[in-house]
Amino acid sequence: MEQKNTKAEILDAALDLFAINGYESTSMSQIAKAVGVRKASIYSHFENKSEILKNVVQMVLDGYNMNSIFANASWDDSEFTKDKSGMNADDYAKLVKGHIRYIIHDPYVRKGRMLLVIEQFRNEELSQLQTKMNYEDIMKYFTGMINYLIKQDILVDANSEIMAAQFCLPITTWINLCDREPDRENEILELIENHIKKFFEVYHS
Amino acid sequence: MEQKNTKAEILDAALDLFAINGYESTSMSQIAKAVGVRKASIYSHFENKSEILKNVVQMVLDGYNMNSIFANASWDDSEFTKDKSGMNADDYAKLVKGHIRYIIHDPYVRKGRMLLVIEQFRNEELSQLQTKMNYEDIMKYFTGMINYLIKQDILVDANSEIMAAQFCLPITTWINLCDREPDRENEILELIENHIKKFFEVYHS
DNA sequence: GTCTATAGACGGATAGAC
DNA sequence: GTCTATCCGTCTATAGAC
Repeated sequence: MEQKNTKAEILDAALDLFAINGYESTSMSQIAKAVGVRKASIYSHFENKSEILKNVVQMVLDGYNMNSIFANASWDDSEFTKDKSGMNADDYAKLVKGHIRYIIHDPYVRKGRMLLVIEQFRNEELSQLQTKMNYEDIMKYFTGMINYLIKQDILVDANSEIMAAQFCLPITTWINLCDREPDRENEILELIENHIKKFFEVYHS
Repeated sequence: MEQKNTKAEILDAALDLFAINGYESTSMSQIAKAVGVRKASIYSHFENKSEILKNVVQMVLDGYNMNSIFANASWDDSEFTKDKSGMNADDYAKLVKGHIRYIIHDPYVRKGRMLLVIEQFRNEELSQLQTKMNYEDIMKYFTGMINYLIKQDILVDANSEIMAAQFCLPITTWINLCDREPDRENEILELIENHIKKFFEVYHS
């Protein structure tokens, strides 16, 4: 039982360090120091350093697949949309702002995102994961949302993929800025607020 | 004269490697191998490794300050706008697409951008540079452009900062995607094309 | 499972021949 | 200015006591 705990602590410490310095620039000693053990002890839990990365990525992926609305929700699914029939533009804005607050603040989501940003040009697997998690899945979610809002006559009928891009890509950029400069969160949240309001205004049906 | 050449080759090789692997994960041996000399020879040109980074960053910065439209242009400057009086929305779209093609393809601009992305959470100086070069300056440029287009009655009068964000932030995201997956350039350029067209459509005066 | 000790490779950096 | 040779520190990883 001690074992499980230390193993998890190693993964947490590794994610902390990988998210800022990247995988290669993080040493076993740094991880060990953060956990409070000697570096040799880490090898009781992981065969080698790359196994730590593998498990860290798996941990991030599991959290993503279990909790992320972008990984699971489908606007074609009546189960997902059944409680949304009476909602207006403001309600959808609130819904989205709730998701944004979550992914800005959840430490695993945030560090996972930072890790992928740092490793995106070096590690082929993480490069693909970066495109999937922080572009494709988000674009898919919001394209679905916008198609749904067009059907509901809340938004005007136009190229939903471009509309989704115009809606979500400024937000993902602001979230990255917030990862880099957390002190600017309030300023950024206000920009996002105004952006969403304006979007629903210009594309209102 | 040999000296100047080798020094420049070292900086080029270093930028190549830093842009993919980051500063700390790049070794003097790697740089030396890329240049075709022994690693000890590098110390004839630079005191230590951090001096290489310093010079690489200076090189990127010099190129930026000399060539980047975002660093220099001001839409309040009559010198800059004097040949633009007869232009319509399509002309401005073409102008912007020209800038985009340049910053996607210019190798120094591209590698500098990638380096800043990789180092943004670790190196305070590069973090600030990332915010300035790949957010603030771009936002400033397009806010200026949109204010100008509002004055010219090409765009409707609204919150120009939000409009600028909706215009340029999807594009910066696509450029990052293009840095990561250069094979998708055509697909991405088409998205940018449609995005710009749609933007001028919905905000047309 | 964690520790100390250490192996062996590689990191940045220097000395000195040419 | 570039080379070989080398120093010393840190890296990943292993061996073996407890």
